[in-house]
Amino acid sequence: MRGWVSLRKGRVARALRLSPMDSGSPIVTRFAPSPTGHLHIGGARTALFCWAFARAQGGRFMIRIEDTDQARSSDESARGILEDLAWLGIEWDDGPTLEVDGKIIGEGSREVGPYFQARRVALYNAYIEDLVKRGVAYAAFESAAELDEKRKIVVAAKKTYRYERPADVTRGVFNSDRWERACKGEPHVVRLAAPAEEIVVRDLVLGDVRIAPGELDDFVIRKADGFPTYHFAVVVDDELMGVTHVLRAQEHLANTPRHVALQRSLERLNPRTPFRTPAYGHMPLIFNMDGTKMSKRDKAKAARAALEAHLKDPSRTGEAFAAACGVEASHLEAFRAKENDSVEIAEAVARALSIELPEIEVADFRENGYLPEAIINFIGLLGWNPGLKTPDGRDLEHFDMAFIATNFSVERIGRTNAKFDRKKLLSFNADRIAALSDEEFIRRWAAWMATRPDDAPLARRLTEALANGEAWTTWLAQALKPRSRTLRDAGRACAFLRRRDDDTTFDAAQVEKCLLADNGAGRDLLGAFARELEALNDWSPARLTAAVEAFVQARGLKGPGPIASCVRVALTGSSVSPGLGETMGVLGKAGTLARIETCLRTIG
RNA sequence: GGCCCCAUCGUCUAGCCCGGUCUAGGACACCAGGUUCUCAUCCUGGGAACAGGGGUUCGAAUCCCCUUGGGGUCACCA
Repeated sequence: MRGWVSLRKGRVARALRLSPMDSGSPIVTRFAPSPTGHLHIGGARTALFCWAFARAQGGRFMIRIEDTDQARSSDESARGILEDLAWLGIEWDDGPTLEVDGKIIGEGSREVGPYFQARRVALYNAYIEDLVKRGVAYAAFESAAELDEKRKIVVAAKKTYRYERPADVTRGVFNSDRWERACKGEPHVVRLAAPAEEIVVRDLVLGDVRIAPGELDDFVIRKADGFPTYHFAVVVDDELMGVTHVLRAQEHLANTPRHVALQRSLERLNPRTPFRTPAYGHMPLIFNMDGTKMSKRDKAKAARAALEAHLKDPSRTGEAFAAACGVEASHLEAFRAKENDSVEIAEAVARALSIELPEIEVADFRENGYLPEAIINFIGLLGWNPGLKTPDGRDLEHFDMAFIATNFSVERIGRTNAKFDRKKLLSFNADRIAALSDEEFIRRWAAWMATRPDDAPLARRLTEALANGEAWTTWLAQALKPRSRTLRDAGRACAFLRRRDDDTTFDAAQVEKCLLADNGAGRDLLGAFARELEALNDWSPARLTAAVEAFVQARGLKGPGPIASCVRVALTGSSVSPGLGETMGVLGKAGTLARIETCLRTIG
């Protein structure tokens, strides 16, 4: 008894169960996205864990594109997903090839492709036919609408709807009448004649999950359009592609009995061998902080809320706003009425209102200036934990992909759903930025800016300066790193860099307070300081900071505050900037003096 | 509603499998101090959790049961 209990729940027992299939051959995991949009952050975690498990076990990691939904799948989406994975550093051994920076990912394929399911339809059909001929599947002719109707009635009566097997169908007996009708072109689907037995899913994370006989109904395995359903394609492909371990989100747990039932019903064609059941591991789900599902609809929701608040002002109209953000008025109306959750409209609204939409997909995080290693580290901690301590006794929670690749273990996957805490991600990102070398920081920041039209000029300037070994890039990096939780923040922290030396706009309150008050004491100080600077030739932050201190000393000021704020407003027009030494260093001697000159002239 | 899964600070979690070392540890967030030319960074400190109830046991966060709560799933989507 006790032994059984520990077998069910214990981590040791779970570990023992790791290789139920060919224990000698290397394991194979796969990530199988459907190309209907961008890579979701949750999908990224699934991919990471599958990748890590394969790496830790010395196995192979495969990508398969599940594009059996003709209406929603697209090649652009598939490509985007592969690019996002590559950007994160999750590289696959088998799967579609992708060229990134001259490097080809997925090339060392085992040749179990094609890796796009839409190209495997003939294969699925062969298995469908075999199933039908063996009486394990059958053609069904009810229309979707007809079934929908029935389902509605049953659900309204608070009963569980199950498809009822037609009276003329018996599992194990080939129904040739139905098959002939189907072959003659009558619209139909193919359903599995589900076995009436208990199904036990041995889950690596959750333990055994038992499903009573009769819980499974005769689900569809081939749709009317001739494409297999997800369930069918997954099972056939996992077998044919040699997948040994399936790690996926817990939302699939309830599907697993179907997959097991399918595996028991299918046989490989020639030579005929039974399908195997891979080891399953279902991972906890990721939610928003408020407990709702993380979904691209969140973007529409956020945009809509901001839009409604904006339009509360009676002087503003939806039509005018639509024109302002370049969206057709009728489309915007539909969006407001929640008739659609268009991401495009949400983004247009966000731009017009200059609000930020929640990041949901990997691409969102990338655009907002997150580093892939920060994302990897953070999602690696969602539902998994290495369980190690740092030398000073803290939990080890900062690690990279190499660490995950060697330390990942399925026993340490948690069972509890997690909430996605953006604040903590931000903190991780800040840590990563701070840890970058000065040169690496500039390089990556410039690369990020290069893709953004407004930032591209600065990106070019930085890249050039870096190549020329100009010291100010180092000073800039040092000034910006502690002020940047994201790469986007870096641009905000150095707004003064884009300012022209002859720009005459200065924060009025600041000018009054620092420069003009007390009969222009600050202004006089600033002029005097500028004359000191003119004599200075070593224009490094350290030397400049020393110059400020010397000036304070010489003048007998009680601290650097007064002169610093004068210089700051002259250089940046504002009351906020990085340290003065760094700011002046980055601006250069000519720029610094020119700006002070402009300021003095402007305020008179 | 049926079936299934889950349950430690606000959040991510360590501890649970092999009960005592747990007056439950860390991180993020928050609060309070400190360093500082502004803004940040940084440093120090603080509050903050075993959902509830029954068992088992000398002893339970750890094992069992129930309740409650949360979640997933019930498509010709994946």
